[in-house]
Amino acid sequence: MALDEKIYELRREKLKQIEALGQQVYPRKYEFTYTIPQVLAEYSEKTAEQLENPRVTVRVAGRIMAIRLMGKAGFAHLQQDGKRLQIYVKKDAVGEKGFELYKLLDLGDHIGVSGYLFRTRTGELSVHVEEITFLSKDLLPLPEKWHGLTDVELRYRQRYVDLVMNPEVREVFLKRSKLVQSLRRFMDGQGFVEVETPMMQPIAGGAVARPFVTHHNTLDMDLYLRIAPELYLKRLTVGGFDRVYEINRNFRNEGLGWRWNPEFTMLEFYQAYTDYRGVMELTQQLIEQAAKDVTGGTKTKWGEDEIDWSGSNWRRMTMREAIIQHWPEAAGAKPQMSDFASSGAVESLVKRFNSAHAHVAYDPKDPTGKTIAALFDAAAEGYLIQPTIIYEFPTAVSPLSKQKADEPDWTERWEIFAGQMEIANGFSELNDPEDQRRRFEQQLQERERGDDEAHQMDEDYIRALSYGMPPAGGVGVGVDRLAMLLTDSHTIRDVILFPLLRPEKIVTTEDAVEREK
RNA sequence: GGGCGCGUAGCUCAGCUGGCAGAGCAAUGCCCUUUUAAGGCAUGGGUCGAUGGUUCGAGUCCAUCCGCGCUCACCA
Repeated sequence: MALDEKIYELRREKLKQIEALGQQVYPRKYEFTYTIPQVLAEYSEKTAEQLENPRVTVRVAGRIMAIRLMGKAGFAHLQQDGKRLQIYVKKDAVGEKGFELYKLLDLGDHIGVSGYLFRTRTGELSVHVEEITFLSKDLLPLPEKWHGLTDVELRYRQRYVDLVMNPEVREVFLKRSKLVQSLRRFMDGQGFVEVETPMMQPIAGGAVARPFVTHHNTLDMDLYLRIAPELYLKRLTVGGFDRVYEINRNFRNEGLGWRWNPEFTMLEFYQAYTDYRGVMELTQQLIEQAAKDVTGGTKTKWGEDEIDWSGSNWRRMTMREAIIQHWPEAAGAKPQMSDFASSGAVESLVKRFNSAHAHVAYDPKDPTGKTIAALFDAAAEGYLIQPTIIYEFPTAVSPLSKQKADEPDWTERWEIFAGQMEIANGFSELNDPEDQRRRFEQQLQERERGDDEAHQMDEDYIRALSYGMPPAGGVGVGVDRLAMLLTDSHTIRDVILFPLLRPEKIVTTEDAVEREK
Protein backbone atom coordinates (compact mmCIF):
# COMPACT_ATOMS: atom_id res chain seq x y z
CA MET A 1 0.00 0.00 0.00
CA ALA A 2 1.44 3.33 -1.00
CA LEU A 3 2.03 5.88 1.70
CA ASP A 4 -0.68 8.27 0.61
CA GLU A 5 -3.16 5.39 0.59
CA LYS A 6 -2.21 4.59 4.18
CA ILE A 7 -2.73 8.20 5.15
CA TYR A 8 -6.02 8.20 3.29
CA GLU A 9 -7.22 5.15 5.24
CA LEU A 10 -5.95 6.55 8.51
CA ARG A 11 -7.79 9.81 7.98
CA ARG A 12 -11.01 8.06 7.00
CA GLU A 13 -10.73 6.27 10.32
CA LYS A 14 -10.29 9.63 12.06
CA LEU A 15 -13.45 10.84 10.35
CA LYS A 16 -15.38 8.04 12.05
CA GLN A 17 -13.91 9.03 15.40
CA ILE A 18 -14.82 12.65 14.76
CA GLU A 19 -18.37 11.56 14.04
CA ALA A 20 -18.39 9.60 17.30
CA LEU A 21 -17.61 12.86 19.09
CA GLY A 22 -20.94 14.21 17.87
CA GLN A 23 -19.62 16.27 14.96
CA GLN A 24 -21.11 16.16 11.48
CA VAL A 25 -18.38 14.94 9.14
CA TYR A 26 -19.50 16.93 6.10
CA PRO A 27 -21.73 19.67 7.50
CA ARG A 28 -23.72 21.93 5.18
CA LYS A 29 -22.58 25.37 6.33
CA TYR A 30 -20.84 27.43 8.95
CA GLU A 31 -21.99 30.84 10.14
CA PHE A 32 -18.90 33.01 10.53
CA THR A 33 -18.71 36.59 11.73
CA TYR A 34 -15.39 37.54 10.10
CA THR A 35 -13.22 36.28 7.29
CA ILE A 36 -9.60 35.84 8.28
CA PRO A 37 -8.48 38.84 6.16
CA GLN A 38 -11.16 40.91 7.89
CA VAL A 39 -9.87 39.92 11.34
CA LEU A 40 -6.33 40.81 10.29
CA ALA A 41 -7.36 44.11 8.76
CA GLU A 42 -9.37 45.18 11.77
CA TYR A 43 -7.28 43.92 14.69
CA SER A 44 -3.66 43.59 13.58
CA GLU A 45 -2.83 47.00 15.02
CA LYS A 46 -4.60 46.48 18.35
CA THR A 47 -2.53 45.95 21.50
CA ALA A 48 -3.06 43.09 23.94
CA GLU A 49 -4.78 45.53 26.31
CA GLN A 50 -7.10 46.85 23.64
CA LEU A 51 -8.10 43.29 22.77
CA GLU A 52 -8.85 42.52 26.43
CA ASN A 53 -11.11 45.46 27.05
CA PRO A 54 -13.60 44.86 25.67
CA ARG A 55 -13.02 41.33 24.47
CA VAL A 56 -13.70 40.71 20.80
CA THR A 57 -15.37 37.40 20.04
CA VAL A 58 -15.13 36.05 16.52
CA ARG A 59 -16.28 33.06 14.52
CA VAL A 60 -13.91 32.26 11.67
CA ALA A 61 -13.39 29.36 9.30
CA GLY A 62 -10.36 28.17 7.38
CA ARG A 63 -8.03 25.42 6.34
CA ILE A 64 -5.42 24.20 8.84
CA MET A 65 -1.97 24.96 7.40
CA ALA A 66 0.12 24.37 10.53
CA ILE A 67 -0.66 22.57 13.76
CA ARG A 68 1.32 22.18 16.96
CA LEU A 69 0.18 20.06 19.88
CA MET A 70 1.69 20.56 23.31
CA GLY A 71 0.12 18.12 25.73
CA LYS A 72 -3.11 19.71 26.86
CA ALA A 73 -3.01 22.75 24.58
CA GLY A 74 -1.98 23.53 21.07
CA PHE A 75 -1.76 26.03 18.25
CA ALA A 76 -2.78 25.96 14.64
CA HIS A 77 -2.82 28.37 11.72
CA LEU A 78 -6.01 28.70 9.71
CA GLN A 79 -5.79 29.93 6.13
CA GLN A 80 -8.54 31.71 4.26
CA ASP A 81 -8.29 33.84 1.11
CA GLY A 82 -4.54 33.35 1.17
CA LYS A 83 -4.16 34.84 4.66
CA ARG A 84 -3.38 33.06 7.94
CA LEU A 85 -4.59 33.51 11.50
CA GLN A 86 -3.32 31.60 14.51
CA ILE A 87 -5.69 29.86 16.89
CA TYR A 88 -4.92 28.67 20.43
CA VAL A 89 -6.78 25.61 21.67
CA LYS A 90 -6.59 24.85 25.38
CA LYS A 91 -8.22 21.79 26.91
CA ASP A 92 -9.62 23.88 29.79
CA ALA A 93 -11.32 26.18 27.29
CA VAL A 94 -12.78 23.74 24.76
CA GLY A 95 -13.54 20.84 27.09
CA GLU A 96 -12.77 17.15 26.88
CA LYS A 97 -14.62 16.48 23.64
CA GLY A 98 -13.39 19.65 22.01
CA PHE A 99 -9.82 18.73 22.76
CA GLU A 100 -10.33 15.17 21.51
CA LEU A 101 -11.54 16.72 18.25
CA TYR A 102 -8.49 18.98 18.09
CA LYS A 103 -6.22 15.95 18.42
CA LEU A 104 -7.99 14.27 15.48
CA LEU A 105 -7.35 17.22 13.16
CA ASP A 106 -4.83 17.03 10.34
CA LEU A 107 -3.02 19.53 8.17
CA GLY A 108 -5.40 20.54 5.42
CA ASP A 109 -8.65 20.03 7.35
CA HIS A 110 -11.29 22.76 7.31
CA ILE A 111 -12.63 23.88 10.67
CA GLY A 112 -14.59 26.72 12.14
CA VAL A 113 -13.73 28.19 15.55
CA SER A 114 -15.33 30.66 17.88
CA GLY A 115 -13.49 32.42 20.64
CA TYR A 116 -11.93 35.72 21.54
CA LEU A 117 -8.95 37.56 20.15
CA PHE A 118 -5.76 37.94 22.18
CA ARG A 119 -2.04 38.30 21.75
CA THR A 120 0.30 35.47 22.66
CA ARG A 121 3.46 35.89 24.68
CA THR A 122 5.36 36.47 21.45
CA GLY A 123 2.80 39.05 20.36
CA GLU A 124 0.97 37.20 17.59
CA LEU A 125 -2.71 38.01 17.13
CA SER A 126 -4.60 34.76 17.83
CA VAL A 127 -8.02 33.36 18.57
CA HIS A 128 -8.47 31.91 22.05
CA VAL A 129 -10.77 29.10 20.98
CA GLU A 130 -13.86 28.18 22.96
CA GLU A 131 -15.56 25.97 20.41
CA ILE A 132 -14.30 24.01 17.41
CA THR A 133 -16.60 22.90 14.61
CA PHE A 134 -15.34 20.31 12.18
CA LEU A 135 -16.10 21.28 8.57
CA SER A 136 -14.25 19.00 6.13
CA LYS A 137 -11.37 16.53 6.04
CA ASP A 138 -8.25 16.56 3.92
CA LEU A 139 -7.74 12.86 3.20
CA LEU A 140 -4.59 13.34 1.12
CA PRO A 141 -1.39 14.81 2.55
CA LEU A 142 -0.49 18.37 1.58
CA PRO A 143 3.03 19.08 0.28
CA GLU A 144 5.83 20.08 2.57
CA LYS A 145 5.44 23.30 4.51
CA TRP A 146 8.86 24.82 3.79
CA HIS A 147 9.28 24.44 0.07
CA GLY A 148 5.62 24.01 -0.75
CA LEU A 149 4.85 22.53 -4.15
CA THR A 150 7.52 23.32 -6.73
CA ASP A 151 7.27 20.49 -9.25
CA VAL A 152 5.89 22.37 -12.25
CA GLU A 153 4.02 19.39 -13.62
CA LEU A 154 2.24 18.77 -10.33
CA ARG A 155 1.52 22.48 -9.96
CA TYR A 156 -0.32 22.57 -13.31
CA ARG A 157 -1.99 19.18 -12.98
CA GLN A 158 -3.16 19.80 -9.43
CA ARG A 159 -3.61 23.55 -9.51
CA TYR A 160 -5.90 23.27 -6.48
CA VAL A 161 -2.94 22.14 -4.38
CA ASP A 162 -0.73 24.78 -5.97
CA LEU A 163 -3.24 27.45 -4.95
CA VAL A 164 -3.43 26.18 -1.37
CA MET A 165 0.34 26.04 -0.94
CA ASN A 166 1.62 28.99 -2.96
CA PRO A 167 0.11 32.37 -2.09
CA GLU A 168 2.02 34.09 -4.92
CA VAL A 169 0.20 31.88 -7.44
CA ARG A 170 -3.08 33.00 -5.95
CA GLU A 171 -1.92 36.61 -6.32
CA VAL A 172 -1.21 36.15 -10.03
CA PHE A 173 -4.74 34.96 -10.68
CA LEU A 174 -6.24 37.72 -8.57
CA LYS A 175 -4.29 40.18 -10.73
CA ARG A 176 -5.53 38.49 -13.86
CA SER A 177 -9.07 38.98 -12.59
CA LYS A 178 -8.32 42.66 -11.95
CA LEU A 179 -6.94 42.96 -15.46
CA VAL A 180 -10.11 41.64 -17.05
CA GLN A 181 -12.18 43.94 -14.83
CA SER A 182 -10.05 46.88 -15.90
CA LEU A 183 -10.41 46.09 -19.59
CA ARG A 184 -14.19 45.81 -19.26
CA ARG A 185 -14.47 49.01 -17.26
CA PHE A 186 -12.40 50.89 -19.83
CA MET A 187 -14.36 49.62 -22.81
CA ASP A 188 -17.70 50.20 -21.09
CA GLY A 189 -16.56 53.71 -20.21
CA GLN A 190 -15.86 54.41 -23.87
CA GLY A 191 -19.39 53.42 -24.82
CA PHE A 192 -18.61 49.96 -26.18
CA VAL A 193 -21.22 47.20 -25.96
CA GLU A 194 -20.05 43.77 -24.84
CA VAL A 195 -21.37 40.94 -26.99
CA GLU A 196 -20.86 37.20 -27.40
CA THR A 197 -20.38 35.70 -30.84
CA PRO A 198 -20.09 32.05 -31.89
CA MET A 199 -17.25 29.91 -30.56
CA MET A 200 -18.30 27.15 -32.96
CA GLN A 201 -18.12 28.37 -36.52
CA PRO A 202 -18.75 26.68 -39.88
CA ILE A 203 -15.78 28.63 -41.29
CA ALA A 204 -12.87 29.46 -38.99
CA GLY A 205 -12.05 32.99 -40.05
CA GLY A 206 -10.65 36.28 -38.84
CA ALA A 207 -7.06 35.12 -38.39
CA VAL A 208 -4.39 33.03 -39.98
CA ALA A 209 -4.19 29.81 -37.95
CA ARG A 210 -5.09 26.13 -37.96
CA PRO A 211 -8.41 25.46 -36.23
CA PHE A 212 -9.72 22.63 -34.05
CA VAL A 213 -12.55 20.65 -35.61
CA THR A 214 -15.61 19.30 -33.86
CA HIS A 215 -18.87 17.79 -34.99
CA HIS A 216 -22.53 18.48 -34.38
CA ASN A 217 -24.52 15.26 -34.42
CA THR A 218 -28.08 16.43 -35.10
CA LEU A 219 -27.08 18.71 -37.95
CA ASP A 220 -24.41 16.20 -38.96
CA MET A 221 -21.93 18.94 -39.69
CA ASP A 222 -18.34 19.72 -38.84
CA LEU A 223 -17.73 22.92 -36.96
CA TYR A 224 -14.54 24.75 -36.09
CA LEU A 225 -13.68 26.19 -32.73
CA ARG A 226 -13.11 29.82 -33.51
CA ILE A 227 -9.64 31.17 -34.13
CA ALA A 228 -10.99 34.73 -33.78
CA PRO A 229 -14.36 36.48 -33.33
CA GLU A 230 -13.38 39.12 -35.89
CA LEU A 231 -15.75 38.41 -38.77
CA TYR A 232 -18.78 38.16 -36.48
CA LEU A 233 -17.96 41.36 -34.65
CA LYS A 234 -17.61 43.16 -37.97
CA ARG A 235 -20.99 41.77 -39.07
CA LEU A 236 -22.30 43.53 -35.98
CA THR A 237 -20.84 46.85 -37.13
CA VAL A 238 -22.77 46.29 -40.36
CA GLY A 239 -25.82 45.76 -38.15
CA GLY A 240 -25.35 49.08 -36.41
CA PHE A 241 -23.33 48.30 -33.31
CA ASP A 242 -20.83 51.09 -33.80
CA ARG A 243 -18.77 50.13 -30.75
CA VAL A 244 -18.64 46.46 -29.83
CA TYR A 245 -16.24 44.28 -27.91
CA GLU A 246 -15.89 40.72 -26.76
CA ILE A 247 -13.61 39.16 -24.16
CA ASN A 248 -13.45 35.44 -24.68
CA ARG A 249 -11.46 32.42 -25.71
CA ASN A 250 -9.90 31.69 -29.09
CA PHE A 251 -8.59 28.26 -30.06
CA ARG A 252 -5.66 27.63 -32.34
CA ASN A 253 -4.38 24.17 -33.16
CA GLU A 254 -0.71 25.02 -33.10
CA GLY A 255 2.41 24.47 -31.10
CA LEU A 256 2.74 25.18 -27.39
CA GLY A 257 5.39 27.43 -25.94
CA TRP A 258 6.11 30.06 -23.39
CA ARG A 259 3.75 32.47 -25.17
CA TRP A 260 1.36 29.98 -26.75
CA ASN A 261 -1.47 27.95 -25.31
CA PRO A 262 -4.03 26.30 -27.62
CA GLU A 263 -6.85 28.20 -25.96
CA PHE A 264 -6.24 31.80 -25.01
CA THR A 265 -8.23 34.88 -24.17
CA MET A 266 -8.64 37.90 -26.43
CA LEU A 267 -10.24 41.25 -26.02
CA GLU A 268 -11.41 42.22 -29.46
CA PHE A 269 -13.20 45.48 -30.28
CA TYR A 270 -14.42 47.50 -33.25
CA GLN A 271 -15.11 51.19 -33.42
CA ALA A 272 -16.97 52.72 -36.35
CA TYR A 273 -15.91 55.97 -38.01
CA THR A 274 -12.28 55.76 -36.98
CA ASP A 275 -9.20 54.17 -38.48
CA TYR A 276 -6.08 52.38 -37.32
CA ARG A 277 -4.67 55.57 -35.82
CA GLY A 278 -7.77 56.13 -33.73
CA VAL A 279 -7.82 52.66 -32.24
CA MET A 280 -4.04 52.82 -31.78
CA GLU A 281 -4.47 55.74 -29.38
CA LEU A 282 -7.35 54.04 -27.62
CA THR A 283 -5.47 50.77 -27.16
CA GLN A 284 -2.44 52.53 -25.75
CA GLN A 285 -4.66 54.22 -23.17
CA LEU A 286 -6.41 50.93 -22.43
CA ILE A 287 -3.14 49.18 -21.66
CA GLU A 288 -1.68 52.03 -19.64
CA GLN A 289 -4.86 52.08 -17.56
CA ALA A 290 -4.74 48.29 -17.13
CA ALA A 291 -1.18 48.50 -15.82
CA LYS A 292 -2.31 51.09 -13.26
CA ASP A 293 -5.36 49.12 -12.21
CA VAL A 294 -3.48 45.84 -11.81
CA THR A 295 -0.21 47.02 -10.28
CA GLY A 296 -1.02 50.46 -8.90
CA GLY A 297 1.57 52.15 -11.11
CA THR A 298 2.94 52.31 -14.62
CA LYS A 299 6.27 50.56 -14.06
CA THR A 300 6.37 46.78 -13.87
CA LYS A 301 9.17 44.28 -13.37
CA TRP A 302 9.89 42.02 -16.31
CA GLY A 303 12.70 39.63 -15.39
CA GLU A 304 15.87 41.72 -15.36
CA ASP A 305 14.08 44.61 -17.02
CA GLU A 306 11.52 47.16 -15.99
CA ILE A 307 8.73 48.01 -18.38
CA ASP A 308 7.34 51.53 -18.23
CA TRP A 309 3.77 51.64 -19.49
CA SER A 310 3.32 55.38 -19.20
CA GLY A 311 2.38 57.04 -22.50
CA SER A 312 5.59 59.01 -22.85
CA ASN A 313 7.66 55.81 -22.94
CA TRP A 314 5.88 54.19 -25.88
CA ARG A 315 7.80 54.00 -29.14
CA ARG A 316 6.32 53.93 -32.61
CA MET A 317 7.96 52.84 -35.85
CA THR A 318 6.99 51.16 -39.06
CA MET A 319 7.84 47.53 -39.65
CA ARG A 320 10.41 48.58 -42.24
CA GLU A 321 12.00 51.09 -39.85
CA ALA A 322 12.17 48.40 -37.17
CA ILE A 323 14.02 46.02 -39.48
CA ILE A 324 16.44 48.78 -40.41
CA GLN A 325 16.98 49.84 -36.81
CA HIS A 326 17.64 46.32 -35.52
CA TRP A 327 19.58 45.13 -38.53
CA PRO A 328 22.54 43.11 -37.22
CA GLU A 329 25.94 44.66 -37.89
CA ALA A 330 27.30 41.35 -39.11
CA ALA A 331 24.76 41.45 -41.95
CA GLY A 332 26.37 44.47 -43.54
CA ALA A 333 24.92 47.85 -44.36
CA LYS A 334 21.46 48.60 -43.05
CA PRO A 335 18.68 48.13 -45.62
CA GLN A 336 17.20 51.11 -47.46
CA MET A 337 13.46 51.60 -47.77
CA SER A 338 13.78 50.70 -51.44
CA ASP A 339 15.12 47.27 -50.46
CA PHE A 340 11.59 46.28 -49.42
CA ALA A 341 10.02 47.20 -52.73
CA SER A 342 10.86 44.17 -54.90
CA SER A 343 11.02 40.44 -54.34
CA GLY A 344 14.58 40.33 -55.63
CA ALA A 345 15.77 42.99 -53.18
CA VAL A 346 14.02 41.24 -50.29
CA GLU A 347 15.57 37.94 -51.25
CA SER A 348 19.05 39.45 -51.07
CA LEU A 349 18.17 41.01 -47.70
CA VAL A 350 17.24 37.55 -46.37
CA LYS A 351 20.49 36.12 -47.72
CA ARG A 352 22.53 38.84 -46.04
CA PHE A 353 20.58 38.40 -42.82
CA ASN A 354 20.92 34.63 -42.77
CA SER A 355 24.63 34.75 -43.56
CA ALA A 356 25.19 36.85 -40.47
CA HIS A 357 22.62 35.85 -38.00
CA ALA A 358 20.05 33.14 -37.40
CA HIS A 359 17.68 31.83 -40.01
CA VAL A 360 14.68 33.30 -41.68
CA ALA A 361 12.93 30.49 -43.49
CA TYR A 362 12.86 31.67 -47.08
CA ASP A 363 10.53 30.16 -49.61
CA PRO A 364 10.76 31.91 -53.01
CA LYS A 365 7.15 30.91 -53.65
CA ASP A 366 6.02 32.95 -50.63
CA PRO A 367 4.68 36.43 -51.32
CA THR A 368 7.31 39.09 -50.71
CA GLY A 369 5.27 40.62 -47.90
CA LYS A 370 5.23 37.37 -45.99
CA THR A 371 9.02 37.19 -46.19
CA ILE A 372 9.36 40.76 -44.94
CA ALA A 373 7.12 39.94 -41.96
CA ALA A 374 9.29 36.91 -41.19
CA LEU A 375 12.38 39.11 -41.43
CA PHE A 376 10.84 41.52 -38.94
CA ASP A 377 10.10 38.71 -36.46
CA ALA A 378 13.65 37.43 -36.69
CA ALA A 379 15.43 40.78 -36.64
CA ALA A 380 13.41 42.99 -34.34
CA GLU A 381 10.90 41.20 -32.11
CA GLY A 382 13.54 40.08 -29.61
CA TYR A 383 14.55 43.70 -28.95
CA LEU A 384 11.08 45.02 -28.23
CA ILE A 385 10.98 45.06 -24.43
CA GLN A 386 9.43 48.49 -23.85
CA PRO A 387 5.94 49.03 -25.28
CA THR A 388 6.37 49.61 -28.99
CA ILE A 389 3.86 50.07 -31.76
CA ILE A 390 4.98 48.64 -35.07
CA TYR A 391 2.79 49.87 -37.92
CA GLU A 392 2.35 49.35 -41.66
CA PHE A 393 2.20 45.61 -42.29
CA PRO A 394 2.51 43.87 -45.66
CA THR A 395 -0.79 43.37 -47.45
CA ALA A 396 0.11 39.72 -48.08
CA VAL A 397 -0.17 38.88 -44.37
CA SER A 398 -3.11 41.20 -43.69
CA PRO A 399 -6.11 39.90 -45.62
CA LEU A 400 -8.64 41.87 -43.56
CA SER A 401 -6.89 45.26 -43.41
CA LYS A 402 -7.25 48.36 -45.56
CA GLN A 403 -4.32 49.13 -47.80
CA LYS A 404 -2.36 52.34 -47.49
CA ALA A 405 -3.66 54.82 -50.02
CA ASP A 406 -0.20 55.50 -51.48
CA GLU A 407 1.37 52.03 -51.10
CA PRO A 408 -1.02 49.16 -51.89
CA ASP A 409 1.54 46.54 -50.84
CA TRP A 410 1.27 47.87 -47.29
CA THR A 411 -1.73 48.12 -44.97
CA GLU A 412 -2.95 50.41 -42.23
CA ARG A 413 -2.20 47.87 -39.57
CA TRP A 414 -0.15 47.88 -36.37
CA GLU A 415 0.85 45.59 -33.55
CA ILE A 416 1.96 46.37 -30.02
CA PHE A 417 5.02 44.61 -28.68
CA ALA A 418 6.34 44.45 -25.13
CA GLY A 419 8.57 41.98 -23.32
CA GLN A 420 9.46 40.42 -26.70
CA MET A 421 5.82 39.51 -27.26
CA GLU A 422 3.12 40.69 -29.55
CA ILE A 423 0.27 41.74 -27.31
CA ALA A 424 -2.15 43.55 -29.61
CA ASN A 425 -3.03 43.89 -33.28
CA GLY A 426 -5.19 46.53 -34.89
CA PHE A 427 -6.05 47.96 -38.26
CA SER A 428 -8.30 49.99 -40.47
CA GLU A 429 -10.93 47.42 -41.34
CA LEU A 430 -11.28 46.47 -44.95
CA ASN A 431 -14.94 47.18 -45.74
CA ASP A 432 -14.95 47.07 -49.56
CA PRO A 433 -16.68 43.75 -50.38
CA GLU A 434 -15.08 43.43 -53.79
CA ASP A 435 -11.59 44.10 -52.45
CA GLN A 436 -12.32 41.64 -49.65
CA ARG A 437 -13.31 39.00 -52.18
CA ARG A 438 -10.02 39.51 -54.06
CA ARG A 439 -8.06 39.17 -50.79
CA PHE A 440 -9.86 35.95 -49.93
CA GLU A 441 -9.12 34.65 -53.43
CA GLN A 442 -5.42 35.43 -52.95
CA GLN A 443 -5.58 33.51 -49.66
CA LEU A 444 -7.21 30.60 -51.47
CA GLN A 445 -4.24 30.53 -53.82
CA GLU A 446 -1.97 30.38 -50.79
CA ARG A 447 -4.05 27.52 -49.48
CA GLU A 448 -3.73 25.65 -52.77
CA ARG A 449 0.02 26.12 -52.54
CA GLY A 450 -0.12 24.15 -49.30
CA ASP A 451 -0.56 26.86 -46.68
CA ASP A 452 -3.39 25.31 -44.68
CA GLU A 453 -3.44 28.36 -42.41
CA ALA A 454 -4.44 30.74 -45.21
CA HIS A 455 -7.83 32.31 -44.83
CA GLN A 456 -10.90 30.56 -46.22
CA MET A 457 -13.57 32.16 -48.38
CA ASP A 458 -16.53 33.38 -46.34
CA GLU A 459 -19.39 34.27 -48.70
CA ASP A 460 -21.75 35.37 -45.95
CA TYR A 461 -19.14 37.79 -44.65
CA ILE A 462 -18.77 39.31 -48.11
CA ARG A 463 -22.57 39.54 -48.33
CA ALA A 464 -22.58 41.36 -44.99
CA LEU A 465 -19.97 43.83 -46.26
CA SER A 466 -22.09 44.29 -49.37
CA TYR A 467 -24.83 45.76 -47.21
CA GLY A 468 -22.33 48.43 -46.21
CA MET A 469 -19.97 48.36 -43.25
CA PRO A 470 -19.03 51.76 -41.86
CA PRO A 471 -15.36 52.69 -41.86
CA ALA A 472 -13.94 51.25 -38.66
CA GLY A 473 -10.85 50.44 -36.70
CA GLY A 474 -10.56 47.09 -34.95
CA VAL A 475 -8.20 45.64 -32.35
CA GLY A 476 -7.39 42.34 -30.67
CA VAL A 477 -5.55 42.33 -27.34
CA GLY A 478 -3.96 39.16 -25.96
CA VAL A 479 -5.23 39.07 -22.39
CA ASP A 480 -3.02 36.17 -21.27
CA ARG A 481 0.12 37.85 -22.55
CA LEU A 482 -0.84 41.13 -20.95
CA ALA A 483 -1.41 39.22 -17.70
CA MET A 484 2.06 37.71 -18.08
CA LEU A 485 3.62 41.14 -18.51
CA LEU A 486 1.80 42.65 -15.55
CA THR A 487 2.64 39.77 -13.20
CA ASP A 488 6.22 39.11 -14.35
CA SER A 489 5.20 35.60 -15.41
CA HIS A 490 7.48 34.24 -18.09
CA THR A 491 5.33 31.38 -19.23
CA ILE A 492 1.70 31.61 -20.32
CA ARG A 493 0.94 28.55 -18.20
CA ASP A 494 1.46 30.64 -15.10
CA VAL A 495 -1.46 32.89 -16.01
CA ILE A 496 -3.84 30.13 -17.15
CA LEU A 497 -5.39 28.20 -14.26
CA PHE A 498 -5.56 24.87 -16.05
CA PRO A 499 -3.14 24.86 -18.99
CA LEU A 500 -3.28 22.01 -21.49
CA LEU A 501 -1.13 19.00 -20.55
CA ARG A 502 -1.03 15.44 -21.74
CA PRO A 503 -3.51 13.35 -19.78
CA GLU A 504 -2.05 11.45 -16.86
CA LYS A 505 -2.85 8.01 -15.57
CA ILE A 506 -4.63 8.88 -12.38
CA VAL A 507 -4.61 6.62 -9.33
CA THR A 508 -8.08 7.01 -7.92
CA THR A 509 -8.70 7.56 -4.27
CA GLU A 510 -11.12 4.63 -4.51
CA ASP A 511 -8.19 2.26 -4.90
CA ALA A 512 -7.54 2.57 -1.20
CA VAL A 513 -11.18 1.91 -0.39
CA GLU A 514 -11.23 -1.09 -2.72
CA ARG A 515 -8.22 -2.65 -1.12
CA GLU A 516 -9.79 -2.48 2.27
CA LYS A 517 -12.60 -4.78 1.15
C1' G B 1 9.04 17.20 -35.14
C1' G B 2 14.92 18.16 -33.92
C1' G B 3 18.56 19.09 -29.86
C1' C B 4 19.71 19.34 -24.53
C1' G B 5 18.28 18.11 -19.54
C1' C B 6 15.36 15.86 -15.65
C1' G B 7 12.34 11.56 -13.34
C1' U B 8 14.88 8.39 -6.05
C1' A B 9 9.58 8.13 0.25
C1' G B 10 3.31 12.02 0.31
C1' C B 11 6.56 16.84 -0.44
C1' U B 12 11.68 19.17 -1.03
C1' C B 13 16.16 16.94 -2.18
C1' A B 14 21.23 13.98 -1.43
C1' G B 15 23.17 9.38 -3.28
C1' C B 16 31.09 10.30 -6.11
C1' U B 17 34.82 6.30 -10.69
C1' G B 18 28.80 0.30 -10.40
C1' G B 19 29.31 -2.56 -4.13
C1' C B 20 23.71 -3.11 2.09
C1' A B 21 18.60 3.08 -0.71
C1' G B 22 19.45 8.24 2.73
C1' A B 23 18.10 13.36 5.12
C1' G B 24 14.54 17.17 6.44
C1' C B 25 9.41 18.06 6.48
C1' A B 26 4.88 15.16 6.53
C1' A B 27 2.92 10.42 9.01
C1' U B 28 2.39 6.90 13.57
C1' G B 29 3.12 6.22 19.24
C1' C B 30 4.60 8.51 23.93
C1' C B 31 5.95 13.32 26.88
C1' C B 32 4.87 18.53 26.97
C1' U B 33 -1.28 24.19 28.93
C1' U B 34 1.52 30.87 25.11
C1' U B 35 4.03 27.69 20.47
C1' U B 36 5.35 29.37 15.61
C1' A B 37 10.45 26.04 10.39
C1' A B 38 7.94 24.49 18.57
C1' G B 39 10.84 20.77 21.17
C1' G B 40 12.26 15.65 23.13
C1' C B 41 12.20 10.08 22.66
C1' A B 42 10.76 6.09 19.53
C1' U B 43 8.56 3.89 14.95
C1' G B 44 6.83 2.97 10.09
C1' G B 45 7.29 4.35 5.03
C1' G B 46 10.66 2.84 -1.66
C1' U B 47 8.46 -1.54 -8.35
C1' C B 48 14.88 4.39 -7.57
C1' G B 49 9.29 6.52 -14.26
C1' A B 50 8.67 1.57 -17.43
C1' U B 51 10.79 -2.46 -20.26
C1' G B 52 14.97 -4.86 -22.03
C1' G B 53 20.43 -5.34 -22.00
C1' U B 54 25.83 -5.23 -20.12
C1' U B 55 27.91 -7.09 -15.37
C1' C B 56 29.52 -11.58 -10.11
C1' G B 57 26.61 -7.21 -8.83
C1' A B 58 22.75 -1.55 -11.74
C1' G B 59 19.39 4.04 -8.49
C1' U B 60 24.29 4.51 -10.99
C1' C B 61 26.41 2.11 -17.53
C1' C B 62 23.70 1.09 -22.59
C1' A B 63 19.06 0.83 -25.67
C1' U B 64 13.92 1.62 -26.29
C1' C B 65 9.49 3.63 -24.44
C1' C B 66 6.50 7.03 -21.11
C1' G B 67 6.09 11.78 -18.60
C1' C B 68 7.95 16.74 -17.67
C1' G B 69 11.11 21.08 -18.52
C1' C B 70 14.30 24.19 -21.61
C1' U B 71 15.47 25.29 -26.61
C1' C B 72 15.10 25.39 -32.06
C1' A B 73 11.52 24.90 -35.90
C1' C B 74 6.35 25.93 -36.57
C1' C B 75 3.00 29.64 -34.86
C1' A B 76 -2.16 36.81 -36.59
